[in-house]
Amino acid sequence: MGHMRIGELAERTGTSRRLLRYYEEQGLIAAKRSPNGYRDYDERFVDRVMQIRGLLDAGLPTRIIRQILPCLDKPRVIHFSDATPEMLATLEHERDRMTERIKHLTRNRDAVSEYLEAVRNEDHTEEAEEAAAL
DNA sequence: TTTCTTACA
DNA sequence: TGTAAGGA
Repeated sequence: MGHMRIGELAERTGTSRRLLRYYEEQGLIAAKRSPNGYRDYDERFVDRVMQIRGLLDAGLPTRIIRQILPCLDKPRVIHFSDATPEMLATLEHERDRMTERIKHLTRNRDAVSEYLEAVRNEDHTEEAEEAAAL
């Protein structure tokens, strides 16, 4: 128990089988193989895939994700060895881009909230409806 | 039935 | 990314 094939991982992560195979092709995940050739994933992959989706959703290119994935792994044993100045610069840039997106998201969320607020406060009395109809 | 790879839309 | 083909 504790292992699953691509179909179950797909369901549990809300990702298509096609995409899971693509992530593997891009070096984002490395699944073991069963004797029959089927991919064999353990529980850890559920979280791993969700993490990848989050990074992708944040706009990070797979190339960058591949680099920092080992740092996101469970035992916080970061491989400082491969932390090149180039990579650090790239990550700082990505972090700043995320900060910008957060600002925009916050602004838009507030705009939606205001709209919702306006709708809630609408006057639904008969007099108001008649006035609006005119 | 499910998965696999390769390839095309 | 989805889908089809052709196998296992």
